[in-house]
Amino acid sequence: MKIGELAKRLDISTDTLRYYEKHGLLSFSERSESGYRIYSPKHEKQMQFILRAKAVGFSLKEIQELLEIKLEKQQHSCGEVKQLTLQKRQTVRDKIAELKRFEKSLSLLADACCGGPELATGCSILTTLEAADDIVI
Amino acid sequence: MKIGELAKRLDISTDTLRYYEKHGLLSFSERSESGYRIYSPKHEKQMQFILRAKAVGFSLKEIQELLEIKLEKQQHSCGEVKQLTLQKRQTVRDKIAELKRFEKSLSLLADACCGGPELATGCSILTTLEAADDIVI
DNA sequence: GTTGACCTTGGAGTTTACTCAAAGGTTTAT
DNA sequence: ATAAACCTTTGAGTAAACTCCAAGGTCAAC
Ligand SMILES: [Zn+2]
Ligand SMILES: [Zn+2]
Ligand SMILES: [Zn+2]
Ligand SMILES: [Zn+2]
Repeated sequence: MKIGELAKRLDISTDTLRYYEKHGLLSFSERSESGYRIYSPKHEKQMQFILRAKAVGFSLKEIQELLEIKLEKQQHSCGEVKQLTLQKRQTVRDKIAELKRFEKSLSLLADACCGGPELATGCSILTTLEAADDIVI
Repeated sequence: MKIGELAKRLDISTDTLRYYEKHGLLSFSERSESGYRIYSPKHEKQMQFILRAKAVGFSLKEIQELLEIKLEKQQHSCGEVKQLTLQKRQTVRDKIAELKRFEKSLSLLADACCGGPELATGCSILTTLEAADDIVI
């Protein structure tokens, strides 16, 4: 399987596949006589692992750690894997909390504004951002 | 007021102040004979607007739009301001939704893993990422 | 045998919001 | 008068994950 076919099967770009290889996520493939990358089903499996890990929120750097553990399972414990997962969940939760604060502030701002065709001179959103220490945050 | 004092009052760096000026967020200040930036209370007010807008989640680019409206309030309507706010809230909500999907997937993965000192050969997190089409997402 | 689709590499560009460094000029305090 | 603390500019670097481009080599079809 050449790179174009694998990319199509995974619904990603060939650039992405080369990028992952360059950054140590996808192990090197064989090359044809003319230098083309030739992929095996193992490569496709590995890519599916990567894409699933991405789908649950892991960054490429974190996926690298998971792959290292996966490749030498004998040297690592369940506890390590779970810790990576829990750490990730915590950063996700922190981001959610921050975004929820944003959402709340934006809702307060929007609710206080009539949103009509009046001139923005008296817009409560602008005046709040100019001066309020109470509503915001 | 020179840049160092304003930075200290706002609890940001002088680099940030110069960066905002360069990117059109903070209007140009007067200069002393020797070329130092001299800021007035108006500049401090404008920075407070910017920092409040940042605190509710607006990006610098979005803050630029808000500032444009603010500077020519006569040419703009409440509706425009509210629309910017509602648009921003929607992107925030979309991000929250994505992160919540991540959180849920990560919780499912973590809950299924014993997290003990056993070898990672049978770790359910790894096997799920290798093959599952059911739990994940 | 030549078009067109595919592959290669290296390197640059994108986005966001800074942050740091170098090399130098100015002000203030002692 | 000199050291410390400030200020200036330009330009480069950071993170994250690609994406695009140029210049060229290869392969399959008609
Ligand atoms: Zn209104
Ligand atoms: Zn309004
Ligand atoms: Zn276990
Ligand atoms: Zn486990």
